[in-house]
Amino acid sequence: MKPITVYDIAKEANVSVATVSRVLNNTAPVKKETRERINELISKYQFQPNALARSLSKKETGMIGIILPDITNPFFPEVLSGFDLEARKRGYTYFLCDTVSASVDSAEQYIRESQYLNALAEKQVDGIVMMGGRVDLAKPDAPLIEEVAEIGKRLPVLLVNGRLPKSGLNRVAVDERHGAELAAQHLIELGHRDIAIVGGFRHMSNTVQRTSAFMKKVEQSGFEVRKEWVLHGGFSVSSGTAFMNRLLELPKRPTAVFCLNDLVAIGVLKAAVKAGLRVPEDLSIIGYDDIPFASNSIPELTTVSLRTHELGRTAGEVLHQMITRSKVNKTTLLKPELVIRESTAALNKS
Amino acid sequence: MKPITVYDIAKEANVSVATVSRVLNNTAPVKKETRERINELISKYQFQPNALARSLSKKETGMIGIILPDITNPFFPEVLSGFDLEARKRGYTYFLCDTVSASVDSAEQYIRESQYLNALAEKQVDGIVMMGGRVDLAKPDAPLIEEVAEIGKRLPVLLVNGRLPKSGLNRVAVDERHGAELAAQHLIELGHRDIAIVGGFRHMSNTVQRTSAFMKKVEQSGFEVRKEWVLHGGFSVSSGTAFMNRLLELPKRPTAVFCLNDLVAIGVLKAAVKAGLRVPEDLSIIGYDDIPFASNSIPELTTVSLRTHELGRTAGEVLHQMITRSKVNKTTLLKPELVIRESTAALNKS
DNA sequence: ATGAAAGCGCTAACAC
DNA sequence: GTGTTAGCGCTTTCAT
Repeated sequence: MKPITVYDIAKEANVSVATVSRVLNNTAPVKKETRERINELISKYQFQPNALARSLSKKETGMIGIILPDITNPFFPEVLSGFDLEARKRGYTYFLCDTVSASVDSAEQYIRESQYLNALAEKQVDGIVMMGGRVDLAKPDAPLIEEVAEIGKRLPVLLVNGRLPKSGLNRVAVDERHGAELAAQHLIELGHRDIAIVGGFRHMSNTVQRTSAFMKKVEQSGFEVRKEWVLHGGFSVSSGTAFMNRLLELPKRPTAVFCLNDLVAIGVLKAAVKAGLRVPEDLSIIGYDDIPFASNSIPELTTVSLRTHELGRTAGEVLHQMITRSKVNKTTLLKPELVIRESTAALNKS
Repeated sequence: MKPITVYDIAKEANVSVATVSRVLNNTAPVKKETRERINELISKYQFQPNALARSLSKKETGMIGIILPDITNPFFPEVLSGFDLEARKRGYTYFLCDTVSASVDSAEQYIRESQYLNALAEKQVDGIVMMGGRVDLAKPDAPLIEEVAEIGKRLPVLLVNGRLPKSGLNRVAVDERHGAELAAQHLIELGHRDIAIVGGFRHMSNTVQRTSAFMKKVEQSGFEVRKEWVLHGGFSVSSGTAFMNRLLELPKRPTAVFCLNDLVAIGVLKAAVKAGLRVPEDLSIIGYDDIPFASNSIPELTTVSLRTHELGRTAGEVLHQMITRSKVNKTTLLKPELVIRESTAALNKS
């Protein structure tokens, strides 16, 4: 059986399609009587208007594309849920485009980003949100930027928690440097002087920024971070345990470690416990992100909250403004927050 | 500037739109020379065909809808990543529809499911995957079933890890009873006789099935589960700690606890540790799901793996078969696996 | 190998 | 308040 259309409804109601369209969209007054007649038919036949046809003529789809590197990383579902809130409120529906960074090298990942960018444009989405991938790079190659900038000319593109230098694209992000400073200050106030910095990737801007801001803060306090205690090269739990084990082999070990994300912090925690250290008595650990599980470890993780949900919410808001051509700030910066839990404590002098 | 269309390309190439369409879709032979001419124009103008228009006439969109209750629950990203794999391979793109069970009562959640069901149908998706929500109910109300069944007549609808009795809908799921049996057997083999069952909701089919299969297995082994040690009412970490605390108040305490999911297991673990119990020496804990963090707790969690990624993969496969009208089994059942880690140990007789 | 033209299902002038 | 009709941008017979 053929799906039923406005024409079918129109015919049976003895009106024109225009009128049916009018009641469907409530776009012009219709005599109450005929409107009711039409509505009855609509529910009688369970008529569902074809959104493709509608979008084709209205030139708006109510669809948004979200490109992210790995939905399996707990950070993203969290921002997604914030985004979802705003999107639903506005009647948007969104494509989830996962470039699966976890199982793919970065070149391949950028290719996937490009594919999705195109697919989304062809699907006529009203806007695109990008996070992770090239957007996280400290120094992305020009073509990588150019491509996105080009798409950004045709439709709203919003960068979340990253950026693309010279792209002119709007972004909403959490103040990286500020977060690192909060962490540094906390540790210093607790009396720590021997602090390691582990996790992240040197080629990513978040790593660069957090690391430099952290070190700067420490130096401003009159101390310094030893070079051999700065270990980059991973954002995973397993890399965290590797970092800690490396630290443990050094002649002198730090009394606190600043982890570039919570996953690494958990790895560090596991390795430390396995090595017989007590946390926080023997070693303070501080994470970054405040993913849900940060409060589920034992001890619970002290960490810098990116307020991910809020980040997503804001992104949803801003993107909608862009879509509706309201005035938007080029960059919206959120302030992170220090969440003190159980994995940090005053320096144990003994 | 207007977006460019096949007509623009056709005109400049001195051919008809039909020909342009032919090279675009490689749907009929085109003289090499003219094809090249067209392709040049396409890349010269960065022409992106309008997928809406295409879908409208082809009556297929390459879009899929996924309805799930809470992307923030680590279980779902995991199955999503498996699904994504298959979907991308086949060129599908999908809408993520989160009904946000976490912040909403269940009536509201079912309403959202209905809304998404309609929105997706209007968007002409090629198929729909549903998980959680009404699909998890032990005894869903008839209208809840009817609605989905109705949509299922118009387009492929696949239920993942749940079911809708009498709906006639296809499903792929993990064998609940088998998983519970594995857990029971493991604990019994370790010598445990005093076992608690905590977590889940009595109105959900997974809870009912796992609980009854577990108890049956224990009874078959000649023992039994005390009524007061069966605690339902939550799937969260915090409910887990509440359950454990409740257990701790009882005159006699179990030597092992079977948790209806990993989140609850983690809560139980936290409460146990806080109460001074050693895990697994004093108390064995076994979870369910094998979410990523199951291996990140200290001690690492013994659990029943739903092989979530595989579940998602299979769902992707099956849905595609449904879409392409290949033969499909009404229900595809996957076998769960016991993953023995550190949170269970032989009964400590002392 | 290519073109003409009729849809796909809906919206939006414009006319009455 | 309602109808007519021309799109929206592409695919697909049917001719040629």
